[in-house]
Amino acid sequence: MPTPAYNAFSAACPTREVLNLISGKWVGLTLTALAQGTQRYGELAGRIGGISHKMLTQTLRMLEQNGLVERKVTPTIPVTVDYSLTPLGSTLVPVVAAVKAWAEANVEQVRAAAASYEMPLGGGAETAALVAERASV
Amino acid sequence: MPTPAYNAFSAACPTREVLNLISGKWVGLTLTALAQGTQRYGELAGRIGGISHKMLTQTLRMLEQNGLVERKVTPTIPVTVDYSLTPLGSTLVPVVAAVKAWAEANVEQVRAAAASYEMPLGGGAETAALVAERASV
DNA sequence: CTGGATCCGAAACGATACTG
DNA sequence: CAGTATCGTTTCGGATCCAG
Repeated sequence: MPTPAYNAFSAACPTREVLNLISGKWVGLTLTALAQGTQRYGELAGRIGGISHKMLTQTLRMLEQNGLVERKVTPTIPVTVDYSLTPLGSTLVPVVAAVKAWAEANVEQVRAAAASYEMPLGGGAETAALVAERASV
Repeated sequence: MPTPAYNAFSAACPTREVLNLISGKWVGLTLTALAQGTQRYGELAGRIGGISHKMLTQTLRMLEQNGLVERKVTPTIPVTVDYSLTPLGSTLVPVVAAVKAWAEANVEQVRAAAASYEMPLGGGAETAALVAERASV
């Protein structure tokens, strides 16, 4: 079959899993960081500000399992681990880099829009950014 | 200052908020659906398979607050609500569409990689897709 | 150095029921 | 038709401690 005709709008489509996979909070930054070339665990941790130990490991493992990242262990003492992009992972980099670039380029417009958002009722003392899901309080 | 020099790798950078915003589970599909043109609430709900009532509303509200989507209410009986992309939102569409397209194009490769993932130890009876976060059991 | 294991709070998500 | 409200479940994400 030449055209698989996957359609992400279908709830049952396996594309959904892939979509959820790459929309993880740290996936984009991790892949973008790896686009700079093979790096050690510690280098990645330093480059991606604010990522916790756990999430970096978890994200890398997940990407490895799905064929986007390669993990190479060198049994030195202490052990050395290098991470690099697979060919498949490399094809995703431009995409996530575009997302990152869009975010950086449009931060101010988004913030301006959020700040000037007209509250439905009541005082406008709160910033729109906080309104999204504060109903639980 | 001409170049704001936002850098998403910095933990304190406001780009992070925008990044988290557009990496929501339903944001990409919602924006892609809206790229087809102005649509009613019900149309969107039908087009985006598997989305719950709550999440569609929540996603649309969030996008509206951040200036990506416009919401127009016509006080007919019953009420009519039309959603459309703002100019800012339109600039994001190609980006999220690329993500969706990548996912659809590479589902099989990702699944193949996940299926052939070598388990660190123990039997290989389980599929890799389940290994990611089963530690809590 | 690299990361596994565990605990725990905070969100995101989803199903259902109710409303104008 | 287009939501809102509520509840329960799942997942996320960080801190800490431990280990090869």
